[in-house]
Amino acid sequence: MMGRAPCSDESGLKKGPWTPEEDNILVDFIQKHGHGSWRALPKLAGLNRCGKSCRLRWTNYLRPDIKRGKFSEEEQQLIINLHAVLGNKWSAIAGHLPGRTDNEIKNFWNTHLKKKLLQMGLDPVTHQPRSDHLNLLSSLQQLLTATNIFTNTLETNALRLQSDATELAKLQLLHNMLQVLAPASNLDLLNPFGSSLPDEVLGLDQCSKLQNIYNSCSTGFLSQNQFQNFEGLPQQQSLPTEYNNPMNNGGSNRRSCMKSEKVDEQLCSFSTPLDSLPNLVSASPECSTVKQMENMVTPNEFSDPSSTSTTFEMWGDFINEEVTDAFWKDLIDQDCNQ
DNA sequence: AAATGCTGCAACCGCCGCGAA
DNA sequence: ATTCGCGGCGGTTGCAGCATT
Repeated sequence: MMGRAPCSDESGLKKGPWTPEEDNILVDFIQKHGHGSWRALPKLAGLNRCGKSCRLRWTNYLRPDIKRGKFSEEEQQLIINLHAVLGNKWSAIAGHLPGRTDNEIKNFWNTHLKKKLLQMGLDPVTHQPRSDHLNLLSSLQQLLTATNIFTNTLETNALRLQSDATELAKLQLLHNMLQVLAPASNLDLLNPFGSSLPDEVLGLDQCSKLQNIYNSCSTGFLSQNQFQNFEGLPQQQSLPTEYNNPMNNGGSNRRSCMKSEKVDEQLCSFSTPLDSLPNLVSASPECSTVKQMENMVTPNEFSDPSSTSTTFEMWGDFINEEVTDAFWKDLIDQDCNQ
């Protein structure tokens, strides 16, 4: 087994996309003689390809029983159901969809169905509701969307509301990061806002700072000195671009998506229960963040443009876009290095 | 109009299991 | 019992076409 040269190493054999002429030769040969030994086929048929390439071209594209075109809703649901049971056993899944190849199903899964599940708040691996930080981030996306809805309907308060909700989103992210990073047993569950994290527990200077910042944010008493500590946070190595926009987990870049999932797994490996801190806004998919927003901001606050959303403003004052953007990057980077 | 980024899909790669020698 | 060749599988890559800036 080991050491056998891949067919691509054989000298002079063509690689890459098939031409219509090559397709014709392959189809003609198989229709007349069957494929027999794939390894022997190209020589017999007069193709300058390796047998493996011929086999793949035939099974994935030229076979007469292949069904082409879009996947129907029924097929999509079937794939999702089968994947929940079989996992990435594409050939087994393909066995239940006549005319579809494993390669086609695999591609369709990676490009469409995976995103579809993510949008539904389901983990594409486990098919369970997502409760990890990426789901929280998608909740934040909803939150920001909600912000836009508010601004459309209430022009007089538009800019301030958007700012408030964006900053609430940041606090929510901070809060949930803490939940992921901090072991439950070492937090004061009854009075988490007043607790501090022992260094020996976290072993993460930044996590302690995070806790302090969070405590201060939550009560609106962050001092100017603490704010300056934001800027004093050590810069990690440069942030990979895929982490720059954690909201975009729909896969703006599929290579980076895979990397994010590894990070995701690492974070999930923390045994910290997510209820170790009281939720500001529930992260669970069954409890919509938008709904929470509606509950948090009373109608009166909307109807009176002169009123100030005091809670938001108090901690909103210290959150400066330019400074905290670097902080978020830093934070997520730290996350990735765990 | 050109440059850049993103998406979808065909094809490739490397590994594995099985059966024959 | 071991080796070898083959087919099959899942993961990954390359690239054309489309969208956006």
